[in-house]
Amino acid sequence: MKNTGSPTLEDVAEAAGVSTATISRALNDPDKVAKETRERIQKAVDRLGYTPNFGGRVLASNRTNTVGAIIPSMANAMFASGLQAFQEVLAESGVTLLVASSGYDTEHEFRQIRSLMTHGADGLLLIGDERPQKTKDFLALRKIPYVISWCYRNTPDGLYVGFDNEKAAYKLTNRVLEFGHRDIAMIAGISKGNDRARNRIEGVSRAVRENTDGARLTKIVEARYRLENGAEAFDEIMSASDLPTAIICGNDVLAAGAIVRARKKGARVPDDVSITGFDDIGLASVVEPGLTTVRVPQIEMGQEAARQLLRLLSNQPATSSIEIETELVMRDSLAAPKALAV
Amino acid sequence: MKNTGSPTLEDVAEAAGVSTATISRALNDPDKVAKETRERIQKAVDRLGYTPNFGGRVLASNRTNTVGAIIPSMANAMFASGLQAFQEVLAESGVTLLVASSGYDTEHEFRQIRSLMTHGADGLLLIGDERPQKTKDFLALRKIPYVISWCYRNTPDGLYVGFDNEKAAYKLTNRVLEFGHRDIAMIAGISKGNDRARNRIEGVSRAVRENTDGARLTKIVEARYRLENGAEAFDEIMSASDLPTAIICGNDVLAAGAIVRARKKGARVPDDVSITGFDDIGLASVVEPGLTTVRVPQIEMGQEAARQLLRLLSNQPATSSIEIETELVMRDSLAAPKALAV
DNA sequence: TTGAAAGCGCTAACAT
DNA sequence: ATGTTAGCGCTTTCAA
Repeated sequence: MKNTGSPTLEDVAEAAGVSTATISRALNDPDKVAKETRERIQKAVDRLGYTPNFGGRVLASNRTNTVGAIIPSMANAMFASGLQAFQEVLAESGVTLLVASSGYDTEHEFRQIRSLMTHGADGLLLIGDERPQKTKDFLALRKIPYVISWCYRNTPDGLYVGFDNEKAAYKLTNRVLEFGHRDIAMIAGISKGNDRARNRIEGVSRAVRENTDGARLTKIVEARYRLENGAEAFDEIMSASDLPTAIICGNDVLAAGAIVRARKKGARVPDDVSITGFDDIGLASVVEPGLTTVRVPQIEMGQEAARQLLRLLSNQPATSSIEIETELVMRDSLAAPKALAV
Repeated sequence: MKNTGSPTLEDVAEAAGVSTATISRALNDPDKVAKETRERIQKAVDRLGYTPNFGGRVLASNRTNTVGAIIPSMANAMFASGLQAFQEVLAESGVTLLVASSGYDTEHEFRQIRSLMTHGADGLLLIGDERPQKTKDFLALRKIPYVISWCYRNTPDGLYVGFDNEKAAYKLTNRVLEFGHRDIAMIAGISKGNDRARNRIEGVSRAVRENTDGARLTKIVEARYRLENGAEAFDEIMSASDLPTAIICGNDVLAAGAIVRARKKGARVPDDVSITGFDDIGLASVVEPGLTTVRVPQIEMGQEAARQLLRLLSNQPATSSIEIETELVMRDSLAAPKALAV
């Protein structure tokens, strides 16, 4: 793992017959260098394939133009497009994005935060706000500028650019109740260390609890983020004696897994059982019946998070948290309950 | 964008009452430091929230333990799980992954390669092998270790860990022909600057060309990577006077878009028209009817790519390209053609 | 417009 | 087991 042989400023300086300072200026502040000198330097740079050494540059200038993002998993459509948007906005300002993944593990997230700092991140994008005190202390101690996304809190500490998972789940559940469902089950994401999953459970629970017409939660099953897990959870719910008429799922992947399994088992959706999702990823519009779900404006969220982080980094006028609104997308997987003809 | 105020080795040294060298050792080679000294150092590190400065470290050790990956887009399920697997294998060896995206633009890819080198990447993961000579020259000039994935070539130059897109598409198309289809259309990805998309087109074309029983390609439409684009391409194909009995799609997203549109238009799949995909992402098993497609073992590919790159970086025994085998997944979207009852 | 030289934080060779 | 010290490649005064 050696970087030996990389040409250095000195190599270029020798090749171009000027001093290293001039090369540095030509690269960072071209106006300060005579045009013909600049051209001579450019030739040398191209010929040698020179790229500045990040280490030297950071050391000397104390500036990295790099931010880090730590997402729970790269293999998750839910973060992909938001992150892409985040990156694009950063790129416009010449800022490079470093991405790491935590595997939904707050301990690992802490290590990744340290690693990104080590790699010179000027600021961070974090997903969700549940993390050990240790991590929060570290962020505070080092005064690291960061934005928290994919969730929203109305608190003075911390800059949030995201949506309120509890509220969105609450709204969705009330809609399910309006359709006449009273026996409701939930397939949730794993809530441990994951405030988004937990808040969605809380939103569903609250809506059911506040209902005055006998609504109840027959069962809550937590499942990992894969189609199969949704399918298995569906089986678990439908093999109990206490059957729901609607299953609210913590995300679209679980919902799609449940729908496919329902189809395979001969259960009609929504006639026998309604199923709803969350996120509105591509899957939701493709599955049959179309998935009624909560649309999360990922691109807008990613862009806004980037803008806020850039603000923080340049010490611009006070920024404050931004709540991104979600929206119910009505498709065909939710309908009024029918008497089961079993 | 200042990193000011970050504690340095010297700060820790002072706090712990030892020299900087001892701190450095305690952090990088703990066995060489007395246990109680180590503990004292650890306390100081925690208290100050010290993280090593990457710049200083790189400069002094000429080692970064970082590799870069440039993928066409983060918002693409096709790369996500392979990249996640790639990252996990690297992490086992203490190597950090930096991810950048090229937006399917070879010019932008070149810039990202330079940027990653600047950020201290010891090696690179590149997707596909179509890029300007300029880029190849740069890689060669700087002797950058890299692995090319998501495609495969049997050539001595370049280390490939991937699958043969042409061959896979050829196999799939022959299967379609075996079902009795003779009038075939294709919805392909954008082939410009994208060898994977182009090779898939070539595989389909070759199979059709080699058929001696009147098979022909009624139309090839190139579409961008979104469900809607697949849907639009489907419309374009089905509004022509020359109708196919099967549509081969360059990827699952396009195929799913086409299937959903077909359903909306009242065309039955596969009775009226067969549709096939490529990649076998989650969508493929969820869409109705289930998508007959080509399974790409992404996780295996990502892991193997990481191992090969680590090999390259540690100058281990000669590595050679690895062909990952793809597999036809038969679901229900492909069947024998029926007479159209229009 | 250009050059000379100090020093950024760290590691590693050498000393103790 | 620990300390001393010379750079690593770059930017940035300060001087010419």
